[in-house]
Amino acid sequence: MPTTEITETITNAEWCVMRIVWTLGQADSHTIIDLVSQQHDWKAATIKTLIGRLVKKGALATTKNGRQFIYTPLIAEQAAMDTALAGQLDQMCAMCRGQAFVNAIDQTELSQDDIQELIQHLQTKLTTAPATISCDCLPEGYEGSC
Amino acid sequence: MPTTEITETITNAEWCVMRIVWTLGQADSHTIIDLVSQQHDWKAATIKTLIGRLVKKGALATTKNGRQFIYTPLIAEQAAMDTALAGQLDQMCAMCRGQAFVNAIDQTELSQDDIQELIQHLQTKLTTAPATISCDCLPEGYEGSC
DNA sequence: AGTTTGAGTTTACAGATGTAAACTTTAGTC
DNA sequence: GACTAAAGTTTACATCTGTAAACTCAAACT
Repeated sequence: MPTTEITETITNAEWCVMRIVWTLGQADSHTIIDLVSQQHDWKAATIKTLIGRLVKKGALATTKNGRQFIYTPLIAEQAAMDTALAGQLDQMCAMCRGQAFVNAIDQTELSQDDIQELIQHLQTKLTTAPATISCDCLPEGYEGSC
Repeated sequence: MPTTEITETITNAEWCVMRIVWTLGQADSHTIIDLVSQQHDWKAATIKTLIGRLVKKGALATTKNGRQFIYTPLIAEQAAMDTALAGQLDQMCAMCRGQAFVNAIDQTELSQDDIQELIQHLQTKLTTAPATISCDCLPEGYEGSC
């Protein structure tokens, strides 16, 4: 299971490549190019560039196999998702995050199990939750609320 | 209440400026520069650039007031947050989004009211939720799962 | 009225990102 | 062993971002 930390961020275009490799577990470039180009109108050269950047960033490992490489993920998909989501949330007013979750969840298809797990976690979280969260958009010492 | 749609995205640095204006409701550049530079080690010139870009993008409106402008948001904060979050989620495997929510919620401070509203929504959502969500990382016709 | 000063505008520039062609190398093929 | 074709590498280039200096212009002060 990949657990390596990565400092550099994975860009939107790179995510598309990573998702293929994450899903397949491993893949050669031919497979990646084949699958990605069915989802996006990108030339093979473009996808090669993305693969190259992901290797350089330490997101994909290579294993030589004859004349080509097998690529495998060096970072875990869930960890990458969590980091990306957390980064997005950090950007936003702490006070408004709850509503953002409500709206995001409303717009997202979730399985029964996912929903039950979420309810579970929320019920636990409720026992220690503060009554209110303050807006943190202004510098220390200023009071504000969105 | 600002409701304008915006096509261009607001960048990370621009978010910092928007949050000030959203929170204050309106502000002149002096105030924005003052507050933002208490949060980030940016020169006034940098913040001016960000303000200018936000005006050009249609995220901030200007009202002349003597020798300066009053800036007001043209887009709603919650809408911007929802769009940003949705964009991030769209990038991620549909099958894994539930777990991403679980982890994000675990890491986020939420108020009792927020949590209760989330539970409420989730309980409603549960009544129509599918048993499972499929991985959508591969092109049509391929089956995969992360 | 002339000068100062601060608000806003223009220009700058490096690095990241999306997009891709051109080139090099080498494993297979004949 | 020479050739070919595909894999990977280099180079390219426009746009976006982060970061900021320089410049312009008019409001406010003297």
